[in-house]
Amino acid sequence: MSIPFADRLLRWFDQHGRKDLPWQHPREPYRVWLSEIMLQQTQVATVIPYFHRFLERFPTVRSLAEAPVDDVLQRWAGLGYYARARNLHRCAQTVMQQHGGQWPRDIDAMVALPGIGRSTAAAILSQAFGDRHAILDGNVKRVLARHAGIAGYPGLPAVQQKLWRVSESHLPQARLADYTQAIMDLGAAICTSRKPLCGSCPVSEDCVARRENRIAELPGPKPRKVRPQRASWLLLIENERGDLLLERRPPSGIWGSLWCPPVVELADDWRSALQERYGLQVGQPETLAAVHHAFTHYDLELRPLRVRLAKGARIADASVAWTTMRDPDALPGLPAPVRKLVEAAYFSTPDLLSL
DNA sequence: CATGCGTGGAC
DNA sequence: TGTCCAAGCAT
Repeated sequence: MSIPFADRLLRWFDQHGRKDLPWQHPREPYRVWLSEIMLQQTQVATVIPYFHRFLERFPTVRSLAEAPVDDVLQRWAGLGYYARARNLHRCAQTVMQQHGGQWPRDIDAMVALPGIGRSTAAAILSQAFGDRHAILDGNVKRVLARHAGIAGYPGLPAVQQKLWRVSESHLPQARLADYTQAIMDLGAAICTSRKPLCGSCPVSEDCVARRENRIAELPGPKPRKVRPQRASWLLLIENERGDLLLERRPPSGIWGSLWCPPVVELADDWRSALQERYGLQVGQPETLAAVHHAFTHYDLELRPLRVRLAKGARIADASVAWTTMRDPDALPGLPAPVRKLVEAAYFSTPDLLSL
């Protein structure tokens, strides 16, 4: 009988695991929860600066629950998948109101909270409390699909079900926080998607993919689809004072709940759209350089038009605001490509070399 | 069960 | 340059 999977992994972790991540010191539930939400579909290096900025503004679950959602979105803007930020805010409020400010210790109660699924709940409980729950994130799926030789795309429910069983089967009886971190670290550092370092892997001895020379084909690839191409006008509308018109986007759909200049599909007449939506009439547009942005599921070309307000009906709509272009740090949460574009148009310093 | 939902980095 | 994909969840 060989040494159990978890024991080999923990021994490796003691030597090579990550033990200095910002959410590990101190390792308290609020910080663990925040990190786990930010880390959904997002790499550690990307998350770290957001984690610090967020904690600085919202040091406790209470402070987060009591904050306006726009403050939350402002600190989240750029991280993507904005439903996470809205759910984070709702989750904090639920913890305050329904759990008295204490995190539930029960996995089903945890999964019932907004934005927390099975894997995130398990990660929080194991990391914050040392409870014995299996996780199944992208790293673990890759490690286990290879080690156990499970074929098929892990996104498929049938494949995922097998992986959950394997993940649970490897759980140790103790050191659950370290074990959870260890298996994620193994996926991030050793069992990488390309060129895994099997020579340094603590569980390569009984790895099916390695034995059967199937490392490159496991886990199964995501089925590919062609990304649709879309194009829209981005209307940079300025009033007499040079303020920029922003509107709050609807809570569902792309960039949900973020602030953004009006976006009008290229196929539509943007002047008519402005008239119909806000009763606005504008002058001649200045065409700025188009921006191409690749989402996971479609490509978007944004064609900015900069126009002065010629005649404005009163905008009596809480989802519309004129924003001063004085301080980039004072801008509300804008989508990342829009923020870049706006900063280039309004805040870029003259290029000294071209003078 | 399939789809929608961001962004930046690696290669 | 394009392609893949990274600590998933909600519907």
